[in-house]
Amino acid sequence: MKPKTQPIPSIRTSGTNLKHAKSHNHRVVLDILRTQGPLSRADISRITSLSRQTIQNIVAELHEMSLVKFDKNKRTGRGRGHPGIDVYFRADAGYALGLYVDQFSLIGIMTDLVGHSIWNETLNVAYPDPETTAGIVQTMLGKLKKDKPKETERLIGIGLALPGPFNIEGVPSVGPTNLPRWTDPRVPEWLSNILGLPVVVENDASAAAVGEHLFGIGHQFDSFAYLYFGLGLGAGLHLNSNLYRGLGRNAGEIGHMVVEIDGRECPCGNRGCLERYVSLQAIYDTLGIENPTNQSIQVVEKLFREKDPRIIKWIDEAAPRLRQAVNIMESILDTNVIIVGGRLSHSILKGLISSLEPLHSSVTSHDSLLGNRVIIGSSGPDTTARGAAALSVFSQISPQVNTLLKGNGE
Amino acid sequence: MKPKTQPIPSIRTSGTNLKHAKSHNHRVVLDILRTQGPLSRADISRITSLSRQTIQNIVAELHEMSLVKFDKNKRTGRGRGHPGIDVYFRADAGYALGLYVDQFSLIGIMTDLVGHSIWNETLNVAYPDPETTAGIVQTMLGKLKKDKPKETERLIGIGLALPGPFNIEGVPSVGPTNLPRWTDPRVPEWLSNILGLPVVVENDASAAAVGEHLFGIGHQFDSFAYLYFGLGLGAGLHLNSNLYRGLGRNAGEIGHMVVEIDGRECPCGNRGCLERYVSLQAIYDTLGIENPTNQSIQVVEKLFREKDPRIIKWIDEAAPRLRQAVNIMESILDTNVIIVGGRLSHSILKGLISSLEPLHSSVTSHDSLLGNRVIIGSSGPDTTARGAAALSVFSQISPQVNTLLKGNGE
DNA sequence: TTATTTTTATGTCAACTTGATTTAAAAAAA
DNA sequence: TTTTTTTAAATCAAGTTGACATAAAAATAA
Repeated sequence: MKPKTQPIPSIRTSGTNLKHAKSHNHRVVLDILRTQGPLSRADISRITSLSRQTIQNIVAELHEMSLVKFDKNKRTGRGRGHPGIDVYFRADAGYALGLYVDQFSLIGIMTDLVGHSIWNETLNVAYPDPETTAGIVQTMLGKLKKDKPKETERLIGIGLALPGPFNIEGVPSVGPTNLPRWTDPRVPEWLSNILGLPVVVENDASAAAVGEHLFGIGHQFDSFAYLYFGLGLGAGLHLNSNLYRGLGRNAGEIGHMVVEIDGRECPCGNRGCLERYVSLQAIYDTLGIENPTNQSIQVVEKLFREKDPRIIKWIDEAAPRLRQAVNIMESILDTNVIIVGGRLSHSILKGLISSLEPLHSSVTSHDSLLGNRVIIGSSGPDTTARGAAALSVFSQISPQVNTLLKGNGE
Repeated sequence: MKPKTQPIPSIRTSGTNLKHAKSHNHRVVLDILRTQGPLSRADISRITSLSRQTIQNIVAELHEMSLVKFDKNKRTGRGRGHPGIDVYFRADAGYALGLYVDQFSLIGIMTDLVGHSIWNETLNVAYPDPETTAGIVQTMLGKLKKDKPKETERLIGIGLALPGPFNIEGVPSVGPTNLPRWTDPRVPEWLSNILGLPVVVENDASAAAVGEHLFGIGHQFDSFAYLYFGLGLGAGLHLNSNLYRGLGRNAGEIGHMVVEIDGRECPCGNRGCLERYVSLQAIYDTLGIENPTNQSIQVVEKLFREKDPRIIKWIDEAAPRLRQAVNIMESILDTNVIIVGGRLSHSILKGLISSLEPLHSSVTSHDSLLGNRVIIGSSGPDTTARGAAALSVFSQISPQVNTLLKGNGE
């Protein structure tokens, strides 16, 4: 539980040894208990392919650390033989703070290790930069110390979700959907030092995808793309059960993908960017809302309920573009499914999705066994903040290749 | 060196132990020597973060197995202190057969473990199915046994590259760029059993990307997309130094990605597929060549040299689409660079690339440090076959997460 | 310039540590 | 009686540690 971000050693050049194997195995057991628990030690042994005795030892150590607890006789009838003693993951062994900062608001959620929210707060902010955010979080932490002393004591880290794209230094911002001054890749480390806790920074779509993977319908898919409606549009990519970030943490930034040559003008300098057609900002543009706030979304919702022709017009314009985007993502990524979610309400998303049919045929068309190629996720900004918290938990509990390798500062 | 393909255990559920750690460390040392060798044992120790003594033991074992050799005094002047004894990777410790099968021809190349070609053959075939191919390869192996007895003895595996997409059963083929009956995911295992050697099957773009990564300019990039001009168009995705395959081995099949709504009709049923604008098939369509053969490409080359207006017209039509595709891939994948290659000649590729400028701005625009966002790879179909051979070597020598985990049949 | 000493680095040996496995036995239920 | 889980002790395998001999370059003195 180090407060610094570590360089990632490549699996191709790093060896491993017993210690790393051990901490990997610990994480594996913990992860299995968290996601599939409670289980008997024999069960865990079967799942991990590790010997019963090894699991015995590992679980004993985890119990020593108060990360698991035992409970006899809770589960029934598993055949003959000595009944197993169930091992439970202790969700209250630690807590994480998830933050979702966007153009208008800052949402903070404190969760336990399985993602249950035990506290939350929403503040109004306007396009905050790292310094401002650090200040707000410090205040928040101070308040938490009073409100939730025991839990704050056990805080293991902070996850921070921001709207992408993260631009590279010296590049002009790309319009109203972008946040300033978060470009420097050292920001997470800088925040870590100020706040005294490990900080993970991720774009909102990725955080939402993680949330969806852990707490939502994404759970059942190994690979999916999460199309996220913030003010702009982004995608979180979960490939082979892992978040794919890209080199500059900008993977999945499909908002500025050109879907129509010589299409609508975009502040980014291109023409025909997807975001100009499919995004909250595009709705505001269609409605003529010039300076949107956190409340504008309710206006949109109301107009949709009233079947306002301008909203219908927007859906008619957006659907072909979204259909195209779905086809493009399927073609490139070959995932199980595409999940759609974000700040748009469920009903609007539903309207949008249903007007997508028939989808373009794709290489993945017939792979997603159970039917739908595009599904709606558990929407709402809370999922994003919870996902951010989960990212923090993830980075410290979940098994990662990283853990297995040497050369990352022990 | 098992002749079967293994299920991949998830890192989240599989533990590890000493044996797996050992074979991982062996692979790591071998891989480092192959790509960066020769090196002293102390050098290897530093790179892997393993102790000198451990490297000592591992290298001794590798030497025992004739996988490495020593040579004193070859390299000079490395500062003071006891000079190291160089350890060399023995490229002739094993050989691999790489095959590239496409619509018109079958190319076979035998390489050593670092990818040097020691034999090759090109045959004419027409849209071969798995059975036909198996027969051809068996004949080829028989011939090799006579021509290269020692090397054939040490054959460690076969890599087979095919044009994608791999369709799912029951789906109609998608036109002249597609090969029949390769859809079943059990084909590699079936081939393994018939040929008595481990077989890896991959789409041509992926194989070419691997070749490019190992032997070409792709070497210097952690992440890149390789845009491959076969008869159709595909992309091989090297993300974080690993080939990304997608669920149905169809990742990167951008040929049927819709770039223009209501664009040109495509046999796949969609309209406006990229492949209808940017591909060899698109050139043939423009030129009115109805039944192209292996030689048709030379006709195209000749026309290009003569600045035939029909080719110029094709480039003018293709460039905006390719520009768009580059932007899309950059947006989604956030890689270092996009490499272009395949059956198109260097000069045509050069013409095409130069007419791409100015590219659309992208999230990656300013990350690829050394300038060009789109570069030309070492083109030519041989690279694809070599890449296929390398894939086979890779699967048995290179460090993979897989190796570290239990639960894959020891 | 030459001879000598110091510094630095490699390779090797042997003892040690660590963590998973094997073996065995007790306990509990069908 | 059979099956299965839990626990304990002994064993094994692989990486680590620290000491040491050795060799070359760099620094110093003659």
